[in-house]
Amino acid sequence: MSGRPTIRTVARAAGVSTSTVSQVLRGSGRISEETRRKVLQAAKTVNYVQDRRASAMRSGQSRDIGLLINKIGNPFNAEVVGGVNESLEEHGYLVYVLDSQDDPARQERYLHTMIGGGLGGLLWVPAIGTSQDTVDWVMANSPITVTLLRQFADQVFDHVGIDSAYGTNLATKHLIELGHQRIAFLGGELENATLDQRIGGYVTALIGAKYNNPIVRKCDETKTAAKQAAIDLHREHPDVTGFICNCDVVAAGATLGFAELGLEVGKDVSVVGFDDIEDSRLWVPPLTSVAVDPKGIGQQLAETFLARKANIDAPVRTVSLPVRLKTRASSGPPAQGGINGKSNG
Amino acid sequence: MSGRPTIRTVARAAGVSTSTVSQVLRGSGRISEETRRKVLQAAKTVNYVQDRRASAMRSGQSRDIGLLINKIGNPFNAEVVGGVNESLEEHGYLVYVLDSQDDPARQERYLHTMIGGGLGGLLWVPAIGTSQDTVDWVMANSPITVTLLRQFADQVFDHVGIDSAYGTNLATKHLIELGHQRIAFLGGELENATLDQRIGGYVTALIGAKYNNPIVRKCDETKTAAKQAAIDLHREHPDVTGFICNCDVVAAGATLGFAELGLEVGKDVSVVGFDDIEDSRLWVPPLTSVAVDPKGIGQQLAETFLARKANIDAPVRTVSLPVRLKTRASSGPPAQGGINGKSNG
DNA sequence: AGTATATGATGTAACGTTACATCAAAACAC
DNA sequence: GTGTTTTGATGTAACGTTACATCATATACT
Repeated sequence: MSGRPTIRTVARAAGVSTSTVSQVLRGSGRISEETRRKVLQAAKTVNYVQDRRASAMRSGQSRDIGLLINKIGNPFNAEVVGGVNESLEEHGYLVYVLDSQDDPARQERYLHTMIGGGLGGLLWVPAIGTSQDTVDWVMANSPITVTLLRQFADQVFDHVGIDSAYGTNLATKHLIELGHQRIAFLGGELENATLDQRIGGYVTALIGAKYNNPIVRKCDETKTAAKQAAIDLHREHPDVTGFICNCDVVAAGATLGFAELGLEVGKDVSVVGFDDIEDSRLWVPPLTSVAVDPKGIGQQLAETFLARKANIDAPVRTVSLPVRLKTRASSGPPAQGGINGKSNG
Repeated sequence: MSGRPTIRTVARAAGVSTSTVSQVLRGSGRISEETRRKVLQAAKTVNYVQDRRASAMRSGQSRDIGLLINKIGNPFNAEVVGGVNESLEEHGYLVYVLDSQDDPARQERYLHTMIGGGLGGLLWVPAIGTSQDTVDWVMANSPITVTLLRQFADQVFDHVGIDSAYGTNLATKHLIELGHQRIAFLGGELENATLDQRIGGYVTALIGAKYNNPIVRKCDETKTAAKQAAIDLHREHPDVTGFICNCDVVAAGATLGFAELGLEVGKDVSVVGFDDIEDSRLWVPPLTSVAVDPKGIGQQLAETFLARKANIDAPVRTVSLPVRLKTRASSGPPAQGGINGKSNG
């Protein structure tokens, strides 16, 4: 009487067995139209809600998925989460989000607890500095796992990402075509296959144009850190006029730094971001950025997950989503006579 | 042999019964130091991870908490999520996040599925337009529920929020003291007790200064929507020079609108935000804002949740966190001779 | 020594669900 | 009218865990 209504409550109310109720609710087995109605009616009147835990435990099939992301505060990530959720909800899954805040220790704690929760799957943006131990543990213990955005070099998991190398390649070529002579790469934390790809695309473009002086400056992916990094970078290499940034947050931060130095972004220096988050269109100046479709990531992720579920022995697959460059006011031809042509007051 | 190791696997490996293993792992009952070591050792070697589902089902005590938030993309919300997580993790809880995206239908689906997941608690930022039916259903079906940030007028749940009325009151008085003659309130979607409080604080300040012309303009809490709303508001009421915004996102959007109109924020018009998110310090111009401590919200939330859990029959309680005004460049004295004193050509 | 109590471990049942086997009755075959 | 199949429903056991009762020993008290 007290407590949540169970399948038994429904059974009693409908005057049938619990097996019958279960079958009706799951839509399986052979049930007459009449009993079906009776049961559904009874379920409604007693206000029945299925206990997913019990269901998952008995059937060995969980419809809960964990999405372990590196930093939910990054607007691009927030958009991706929305896309993932939408796509997987259509297939009856519920996606629970956890934020590792790029802290490997926290990530490990979460992984342990999540897996202990009996998840049906893990969607994972690995934290910066994820240890091999963690990876091994996940391989051994997690059910279906798909990484997204950040890929491990040895590709042990299915992966959905974006064509990072091509993205930075496009961005760099864009600045080269505008006439920039010295172009730096800014942002990205520690090692990470995706970051390698982005730097790779940048360097390849430089080489293609017979430039041989790549400059890579890593920094935390916050506006504050990027602002300082941009200032430092300019002090050390005042001849650099083009900046390829690892994400829009870094790009935005960099423009703040240049503003502080009295440099006009889009004229004195050009900045290109990555992700094309909504804020970039509204930034002052609007940011040129490598665009990806977050919803597309969600869809591909859902598809990859379901494919793996359907065939657990299929070879590991990597899906890359296309990117394209959105040109806006933050990039333009370098000032005549180079950056030193400008009077700095 | 195959599949995840269970308590039975551990029991066999340690040469004891499953009951003993359970007691060791839970730290309850009377167990000799020797068996305790044996069991822990065995658990480690077979790589045991507790099945929280089974544990929760049998014990009736879930250590999973659902945090249903209205818009994870809002940076302030993201900060709150971080704070909540940290505080509750210390008490052994895992907080799963779901984003209703302020869509009542989506929220309802999530609530049903979450509750079906057998959560130990629900932390809830209700979506705009949450129906009374939904509230009733949650009251009937959810375990411990604490609302945060947005409170229902009839206060049926424990609540952790901020002193909204005082916040807007401070903000409005600030603009009055600077000499603004006409001040409007911008932002907020539909009805909501918290919004009422904010508008209340604004109106009270006006009345206290013998102003009798409140102007309230609601809009979606995105920069794009706020930008347009600010432009429209200025067209309709060009004499308004002070703007109290419902959140920093709206405030930032408004400054974009004013920039488009050729108005200088901090001189021609003054804008005050709410939340004091990190971006506001970096915005151009930096935004005056009502500051709250997101971590504090997390702590209070944890405390409120645990208190309710300890005593399910305690009277409903509402916790309000203090606010303070951070003055920055987006607010200043109005231009001499009013806004029309500026040449717009 | 004989009873009482503390200690340390085990056995059993149950949480709510579903897989699978079973069973009665109706429908069909010849 | 007997045998076979189909239909529709039920009964039983199990998922992995923990609550609680039980049961041997060991230790303490008179």
